[in-house]
Amino acid sequence: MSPVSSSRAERKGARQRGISDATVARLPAYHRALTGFLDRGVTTVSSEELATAAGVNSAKLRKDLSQLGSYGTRGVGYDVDYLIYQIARELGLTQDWPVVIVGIGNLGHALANYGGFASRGFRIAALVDANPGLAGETVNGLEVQPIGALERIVADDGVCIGVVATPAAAAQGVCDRLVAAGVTSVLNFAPVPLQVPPGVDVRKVDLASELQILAFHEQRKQTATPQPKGLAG
Amino acid sequence: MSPVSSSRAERKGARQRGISDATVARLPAYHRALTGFLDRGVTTVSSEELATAAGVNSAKLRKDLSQLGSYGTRGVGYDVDYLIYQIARELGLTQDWPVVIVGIGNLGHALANYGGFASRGFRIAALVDANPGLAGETVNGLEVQPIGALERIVADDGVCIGVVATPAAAAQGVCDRLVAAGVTSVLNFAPVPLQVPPGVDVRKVDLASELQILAFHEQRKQTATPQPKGLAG
DNA sequence: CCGACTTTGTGCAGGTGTTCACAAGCGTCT
DNA sequence: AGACGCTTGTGAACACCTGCACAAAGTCGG
Repeated sequence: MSPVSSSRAERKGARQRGISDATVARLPAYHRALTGFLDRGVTTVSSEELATAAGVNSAKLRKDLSQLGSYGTRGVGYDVDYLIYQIARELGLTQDWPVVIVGIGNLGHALANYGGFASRGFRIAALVDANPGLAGETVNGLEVQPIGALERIVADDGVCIGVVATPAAAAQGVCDRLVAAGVTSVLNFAPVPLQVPPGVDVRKVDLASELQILAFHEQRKQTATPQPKGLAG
Repeated sequence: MSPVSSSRAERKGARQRGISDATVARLPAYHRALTGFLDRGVTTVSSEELATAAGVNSAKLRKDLSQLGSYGTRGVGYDVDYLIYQIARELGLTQDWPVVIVGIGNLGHALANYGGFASRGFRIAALVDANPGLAGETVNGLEVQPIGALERIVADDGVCIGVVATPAAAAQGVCDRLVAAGVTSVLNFAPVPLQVPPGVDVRKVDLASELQILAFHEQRKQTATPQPKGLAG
């Protein structure tokens, strides 16, 4: 799939231990499902159980996991602890990833307060906003910093992942500054395609697009189902 | 691809005027890029210009648009106004889509205040939260309603799109109530795969997963690029 | 009216992702 | 030890998506 990656460091065929993009995109779901089993005290799962919990086909799950290595036991299944560790290692969750969020509007606030990041190795290093009126405000224990501090923050904390939650008009400029400062991965919530140099990854999350895609299917359902009553011609 | 759709009303081959999922997922980007051209007074665009603005390949753009019909003029390009209308009609943006948001936490707040919805035909019909302490609070001019009002809201306003922004533990229950009340499209922000009956569409947006995917590639870059200095063996 | 130029729409080849079906392998029970 | 049942890992077929390259079809200038 890779619906958003606009630029990649490695060429397709030259990936060191080829894990396909589609598989990588599903690993977080497997990891999350596995932690669910762990919390319930389950020590072993079959591909069928794990696939159901993750919402995928069991054959696809096995093929995905086989790309990481042969971590299962035939006739038994997968050891929950061990598989969690392997996926976490593959995803880099065993490292500490400092993240800077730029644009502390409604969405930036929500992201700053979102607990799902911290629990997976992502540490919010700083919040940055261009509006000087926001500078000094504290969100989730972090003080909002002026945009001028961006370069210093990235350098001092070794930030390599940036989150762009600015209005569309400001997104490309912020992205350029992030990249210039040394960020090599960008998560973009602004509804514009960001231009980045080779070697920098961009993933895009577009809330309005998601609703529009749902609306498309919804419309199809409505026009395709005029059967509730008469008027059948 | 179809990374999120878990259940679809129509079977693959039986779509009435087959527009592929991959194409549908890109139509919102085209629509947005076109409105940008419109705002700047551009009346005609070539596939190359539009593709660049939308961040895709021009051949892919032409192939996508050809699925809607032959709306271009060879030697000239596409009429901006006309193409905007055609895409909007195809996506159902010419209709009014009432949406209910369940779960008014950080993310729910941000969604309720997000301007990108209203400008594309999506009207937030109601905000709902299970926490009675929130009921009565006003967000973006809308009063938060108790979860008990869900069924009545869906029925009265003809809501067919629901947004789940609850904690993971509550998501499936909320989804079940939405579907039972008549909602047939769900946008899920909770980090669990929702189970829905046939005919109901689900799209999932998982913020933590996106960061994890970026971390994977980031880790690959770091381990694959030990070339800054010596130690070349 | 004709020829040159521009741009769309598409046939085709290559690649990626998905699914089925089954052999290989592991544990267990007798 | 050997047979049996269960589950993984994977070969192969299929479907889908992407991108190239070009014919078809329009505009514009003379």
